Amino acid sequence: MTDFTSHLTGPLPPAHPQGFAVAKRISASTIRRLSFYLRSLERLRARGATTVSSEQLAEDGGTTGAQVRKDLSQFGSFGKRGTGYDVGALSEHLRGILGLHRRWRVLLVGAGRIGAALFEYPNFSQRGYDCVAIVDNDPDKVGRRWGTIPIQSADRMECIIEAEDIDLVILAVPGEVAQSVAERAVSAGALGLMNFAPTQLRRPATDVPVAEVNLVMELEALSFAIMRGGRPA
Amino acid sequence: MTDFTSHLTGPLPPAHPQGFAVAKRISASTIRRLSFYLRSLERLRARGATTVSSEQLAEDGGTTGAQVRKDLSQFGSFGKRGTGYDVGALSEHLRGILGLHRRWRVLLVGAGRIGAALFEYPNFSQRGYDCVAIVDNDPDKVGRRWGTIPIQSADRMECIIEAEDIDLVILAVPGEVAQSVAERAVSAGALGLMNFAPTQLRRPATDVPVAEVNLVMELEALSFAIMRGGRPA
DNA sequence: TCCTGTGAAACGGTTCACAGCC
DNA sequence: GGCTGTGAACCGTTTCACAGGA
Repeated sequence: MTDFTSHLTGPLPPAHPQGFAVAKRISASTIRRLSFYLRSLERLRARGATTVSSEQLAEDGGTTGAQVRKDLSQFGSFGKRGTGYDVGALSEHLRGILGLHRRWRVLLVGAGRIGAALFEYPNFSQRGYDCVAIVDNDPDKVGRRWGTIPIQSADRMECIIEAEDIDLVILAVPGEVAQSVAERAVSAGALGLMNFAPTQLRRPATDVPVAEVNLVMELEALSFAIMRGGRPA
Repeated sequence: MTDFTSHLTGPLPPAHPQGFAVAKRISASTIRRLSFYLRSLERLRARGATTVSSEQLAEDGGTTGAQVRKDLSQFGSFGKRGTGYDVGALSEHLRGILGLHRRWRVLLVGAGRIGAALFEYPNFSQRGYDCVAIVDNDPDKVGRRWGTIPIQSADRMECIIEAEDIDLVILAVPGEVAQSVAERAVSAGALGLMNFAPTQLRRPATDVPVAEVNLVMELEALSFAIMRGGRPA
């Protein structure tokens, strides 16, 4: 199984201001897998399972028991030898690690098709990500509402980020403006960005994590994979 | 710079049927970078540059000259010592490597919000990915048209894949049905899948590459990164 | 001199194997 | 006996450093 890599370009190592033991660097792949384990656990819980072994958790994630144990061991000892992990307790631990014990306030920049799709995406609010504001630079769109949320002028972005206490900014804008919107968002105090423009952002001076969702790159990797060694036909 | 990984789970190593020298395995990160270099080259070309050094190419991609040279050297020797790479020639090489010298026929499964956003996404057809058919299982949608493309019944998927000679299938469907749609698409002859459902697909028996675009996972990785070592506030 | 192409070293993530606890 | 937690071995990727051609 090949695993093509991506996307989330994050901040430099934690470098704690005080001389505390610097938290061990956690690899990107570990985080993705944690997110996956959490989903598996939730399915298990729904089915009434109360306990699960590392091997079972690995099962439909395409990984191994050893990997699951290594991943989890970076955050603590959550299992019982001879028994496995408690489904409910482990879920809660993972939710805490992934930051799902709080809700996140999201600003959507760009009220086009992609913006609309994301705004309606039910999994976001289920998981604690609330779109609390929308901006667009098209005067025809400004003033309309999506549900209860008004579309405001993109000029007001900085002020909205501060007033609404925005954590995350989703960039659903054309590639040409993505970089400048990103920089404005970061200076106004955004803690993280998710970029759908097909332009990889150059890191703004203030280093915040950026999740790059580059659909074209994804398709190119797909056609590459098909051409070499993919199904002969 | 952290680089969170993802997404494209591909076929097993090439294993050429004849006993040819098996093509060297190319890492997923290399492919992503190639895709990125291509975009940089196109910008350079638009600006009239005719030659570029590995260091310059690395510049706004957050990587190094050495990495660029290693990546490219896996496919051949495209540069001139003392000079650098010819912008036009290297672009063409990369386009060939990434499979952009042909067009790809795409079936969109799911005519909801996400489907609509992808259908309209201009970068797809610019890059050679043509959405030539749409299916949905909602009878209200079947029969409508998006541009010139009619939305057909999801029952007809297999038959469309064969008749329309579909290469890639984009799954913009709810998580619960993603797995079964994926399996049907693969048995009908799809060469690759792109999955937007927040469910990681278990590999169907017939192994085809799958690009997983898991937006929730992306957000979770983002909030994780913010919580550790992200901006203090 | 400048910049590529590439072996060799360094690094980091995954797998292995087993000691330790239930 | 079963399963976790973890040091050690392994392996792939990135970085280094330099030989060699324009």
